[in-house]
Amino acid sequence: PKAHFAEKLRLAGLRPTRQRVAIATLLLDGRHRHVTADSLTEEITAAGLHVSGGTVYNTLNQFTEAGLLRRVMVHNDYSLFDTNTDHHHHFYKAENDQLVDIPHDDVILAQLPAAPDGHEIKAVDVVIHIQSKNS
Amino acid sequence: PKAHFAEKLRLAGLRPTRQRVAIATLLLDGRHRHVTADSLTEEITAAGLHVSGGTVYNTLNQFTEAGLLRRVMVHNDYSLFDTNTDHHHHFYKAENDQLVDIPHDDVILAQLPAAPDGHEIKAVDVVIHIQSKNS
DNA sequence: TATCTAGTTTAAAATCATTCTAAAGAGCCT
DNA sequence: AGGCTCTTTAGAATGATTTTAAACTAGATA
Repeated sequence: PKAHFAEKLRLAGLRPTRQRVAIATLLLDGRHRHVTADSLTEEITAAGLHVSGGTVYNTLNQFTEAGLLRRVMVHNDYSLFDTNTDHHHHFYKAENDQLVDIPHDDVILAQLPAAPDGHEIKAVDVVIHIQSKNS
Repeated sequence: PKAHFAEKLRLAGLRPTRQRVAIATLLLDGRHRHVTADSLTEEITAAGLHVSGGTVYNTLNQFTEAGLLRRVMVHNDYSLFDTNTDHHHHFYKAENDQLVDIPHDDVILAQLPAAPDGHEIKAVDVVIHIQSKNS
């Protein structure tokens, strides 16, 4: 329900405003998917709501900072956000700008190099670029 | 010498124009580093030359397409190009937007998941995000 | 419940990397 | 040298994202 998301936002240190709750309801329902500022705006509209463009961007950034979303780096045309914040990786097909999650139990990394002195590893992003065989 | 780079460009299918040879001379000398359209423009200026902004971008893209450079995805504020096209990975410190190569002999990937049906792996990008311990 | 204030949202303007455009210029083959 | 195509150029255009300043609201307080 609505209160659930409000509480989730509070725990994340975000005041549960109407807009943030609306976006949380759409994005943080447990489904794993990838959105852009644009696709999210469409969803909001489709739900009969309205949130200004600037707020969509702000919210996406705030959610990401709060660990509710994860920013995925595959190109620099626009930002992609993953509703799955668990440690996992991606296949990326540039041909049609398509992103696919890599099943988390597909063991990928055997060992990581040590972080440089005075530093610690915050996250590891693996993007496997793929293409159709007949091209 | 100059002829060496001209030949290198020809082999890559690129007509060795004055601008492309100039940029190749600065970038393809074997040193491993990361440049942006901006930093490259500065280098060109520092070398007492001039190449229009559009051409810098075009050249960077063409070199990348030709496999002379590699585009590195760490953020989407602007593009970074790596003069090291060998298979290797990176540490990225967002704090100061710093990119560091991971020594190639640091074994990292033990096994990769199979590419989706009808697809093949073109490249694997591993970016390890790090941060200072005292922050 | 009326009030207050800091945090938010808004629409619109601003930013900024990158791409596009149309015209001028330069490889390179004959 | 001539010519044809590919390139470069400066500047305009694009488009995602951020900023702005003013209007609004969550939530604490009286």
